[in-house]
Amino acid sequence: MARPREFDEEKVLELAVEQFWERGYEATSIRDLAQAMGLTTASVYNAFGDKRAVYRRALDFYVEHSFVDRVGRFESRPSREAIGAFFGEIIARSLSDTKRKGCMLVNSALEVAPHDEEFQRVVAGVLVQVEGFFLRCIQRGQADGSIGNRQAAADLARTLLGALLGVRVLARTRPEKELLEGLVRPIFALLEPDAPKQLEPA
Amino acid sequence: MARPREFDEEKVLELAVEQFWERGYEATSIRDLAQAMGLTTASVYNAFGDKRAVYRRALDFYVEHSFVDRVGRFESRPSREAIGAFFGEIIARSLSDTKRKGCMLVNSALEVAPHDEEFQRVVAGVLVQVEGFFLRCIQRGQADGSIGNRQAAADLARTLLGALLGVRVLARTRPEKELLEGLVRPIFALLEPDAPKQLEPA
DNA sequence: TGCGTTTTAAATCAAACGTTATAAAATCCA
DNA sequence: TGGATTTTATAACGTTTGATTTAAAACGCA
Repeated sequence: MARPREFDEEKVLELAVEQFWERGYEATSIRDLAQAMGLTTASVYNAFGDKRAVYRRALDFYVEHSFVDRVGRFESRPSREAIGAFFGEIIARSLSDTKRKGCMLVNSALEVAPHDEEFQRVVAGVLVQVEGFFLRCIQRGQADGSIGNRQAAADLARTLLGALLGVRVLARTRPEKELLEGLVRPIFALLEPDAPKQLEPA
Repeated sequence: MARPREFDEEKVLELAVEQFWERGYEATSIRDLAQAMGLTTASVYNAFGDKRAVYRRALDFYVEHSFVDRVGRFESRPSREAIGAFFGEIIARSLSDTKRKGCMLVNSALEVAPHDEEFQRVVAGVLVQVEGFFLRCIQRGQADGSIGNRQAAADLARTLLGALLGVRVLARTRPEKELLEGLVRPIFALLEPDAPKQLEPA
């Protein structure tokens, strides 16, 4: 045995997330990172490897604590409500995001994934999971009649995924409540149950 | 008078666009940039100022030659058709984007706009213009009956803007035809003319 | 207590960064 | 033809980059 760590790996990883999330990968130097984590550069390299490895771990941490957590909280709720609450939370977060950090997964999708095969797989994998969450909600809703089936469930799930990404990008430069809520309003209309057949009005 | 330029400013700017578009702002060094433009670093500084100024000009060039041009080509066509053609072209571009460069405006919205007031204004301004294009299309369509008015025109325009950004982000890590086309399919359904009142079927 | 091991702090590495002198080359106008 | 002026190419500026070395400090276990 030997000298023990002075820091908690999970805690400093959370600080690393904060730094990468706000500034991105390239604009964050090892010194920025070490300072944000409250460590020396030597400790960072000793504990995590290199800069890319810290980002990799930070992204996993972010996904686990934002997306996985959120899906877990909403999955059991009624389908329409789950989707509505999901978007409501995203919009609320976007509007209160004074540092304009956006979503670290979206940021990663644009900055690191296109030039790094592993990050591409990771990001794509998470997006597939998000799509899967929406798909399950819609399938449940279509089965119990709370969501209309004018559109294929697979397509609706893709539309929701697209709208989610659209909100997160748009909020980064135009974090306006009416804009973001207006964006999703027609999409919720798309989910409404089929209109009951009705007679021609007088 | 004095020695004339050996290069065409527009031409080297187009090469700068290519470089920044593919690698982003931070990951592109002045040397990368100068090499891509076929110039020495001294010439770059002499002609444009600093790195940020080159990016600024490159972004203007990109907006002018991709978005402004596209809107101009579609604005006069029938509204539904214009919107359809717009998305068709975006999806086709996304699927043939082997270098995964995505959209330089979206890239700028995430990398440079959040930490630079001027870029934020520029990007937001272009997004407002895109929204305006969609809004005009929808208003025309709702006026002539080719687009339904179950949803407010302003909301539909926002939804289209969101879908556009969603497609561009999603395509960056998952450039799959069925995914992108499926994403927009329900949104086009949202634009369909109001169903004529009909009798209850037998 | 002292050996083995690991973490820490500080200094350091070569390379790359954005930017700028410097001076030769190339043009216009007198 | 001859300054005046601007672009070029080369080279360098000081700083910062990602990463490592060094040696002291801090523990577990014998």
